[in-house]
Amino acid sequence: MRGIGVDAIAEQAGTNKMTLYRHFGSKDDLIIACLRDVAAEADEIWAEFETTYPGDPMAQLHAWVREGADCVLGDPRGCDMANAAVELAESDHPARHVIEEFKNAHRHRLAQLCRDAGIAKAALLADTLWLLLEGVRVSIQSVGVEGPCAHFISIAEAVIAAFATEPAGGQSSRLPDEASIKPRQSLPPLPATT
Amino acid sequence: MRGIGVDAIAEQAGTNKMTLYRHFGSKDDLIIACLRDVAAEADEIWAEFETTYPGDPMAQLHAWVREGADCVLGDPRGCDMANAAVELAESDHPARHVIEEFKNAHRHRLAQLCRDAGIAKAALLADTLWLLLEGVRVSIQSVGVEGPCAHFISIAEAVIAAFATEPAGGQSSRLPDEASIKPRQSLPPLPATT
DNA sequence: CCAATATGTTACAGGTCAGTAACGTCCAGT
DNA sequence: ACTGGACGTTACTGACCTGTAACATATTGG
Repeated sequence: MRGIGVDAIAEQAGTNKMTLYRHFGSKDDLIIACLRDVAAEADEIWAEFETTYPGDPMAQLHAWVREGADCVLGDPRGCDMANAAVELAESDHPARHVIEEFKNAHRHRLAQLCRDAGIAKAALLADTLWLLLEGVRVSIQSVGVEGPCAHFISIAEAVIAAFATEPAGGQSSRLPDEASIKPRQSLPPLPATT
Repeated sequence: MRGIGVDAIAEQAGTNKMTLYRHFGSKDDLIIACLRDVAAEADEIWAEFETTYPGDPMAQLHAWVREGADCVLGDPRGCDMANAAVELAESDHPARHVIEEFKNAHRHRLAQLCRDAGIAKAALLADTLWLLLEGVRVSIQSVGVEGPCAHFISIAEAVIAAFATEPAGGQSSRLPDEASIKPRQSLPPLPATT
């Protein structure tokens, strides 16, 4: 963000600085607009899940995993939102609103998807998958695609499978309780992905 | 990185810019020295695991989880290394060497720990835990500590437990194979702007 | 064809920042 | 007490960057 100038942005956008400033009042406004654009693209992808696998939330969940892996491999720069959050850490930048809103929306959407898929501990699975993807998208910038990122699909699918085999009403579950943050609980063996 | 000046760094360090420049040839050198310092601190923590639970790699692994959670809650700024990797993305900054080296060392150390703990698919467990922690440390900057980060310990412990119950020599395992990385089918990748 | 509007161009003001220079000051070792 | 070296202070240069002003040129609708 601070590493690139408005002139460079304008040139890269095929226009010039003045025009940019006539459309966006300031660089911050421009950043916000960019992030909103990223959010809109993500919304489109979510919509695609629903239209491609209508009424099949589990298939949508798998599509989410594949999409996550693809978007990582196709773009080694990670998540624009998360990157912006890192880069704007010092100031209370207005764009942080957009980032927080987007990330929360994404997280809740994922949880809803897990819930619709009949997963008992939907929120917990959603958080696990979320953390894995966020981890992948940030790791790629420090250790590259050859690292742990290469295993994302296997890991994510295994985790989904582990949660899916949980009984819906299970009080005696070996999965950690949604509300508890206590350590030392166990998960059933992870099924394979094929 | 670009968001803070050398003057500010010097003041925060209780000295002044000139002295800083007499010790470090440039700001980049200073950044590298800082990151090396971070790496040294991390090494100390790893050493602590070994001295606190000598000969008990599983206990060390649990300590790693707790340490990860503690270091997240104690510092909402995430991982300095990963943050630097994000912020120095545009240039091929010399500090990227340090970051890559550190992250790889950490990852391999974690894998070794899992191996020593008798985990069958040690590398895979290590990558999973690694991704979870990286995810936590980057998520905290966009959704705060109240989000998925709060479940890190539960999730990590559950994953360890799942891997620990795997038979050592299991060919018939339901965990994904260490080497297998499925060829992916592609969806339109996300373009992005800054 | 002719306004009205959007875009391009150049130049500039004001600010921040990395890095340097010159000079002053403190302090330990001898 | 002297001296060499490390630290502090101030001021400066040059580069870069955001944002604006004034003016020139397209483009579009009526």
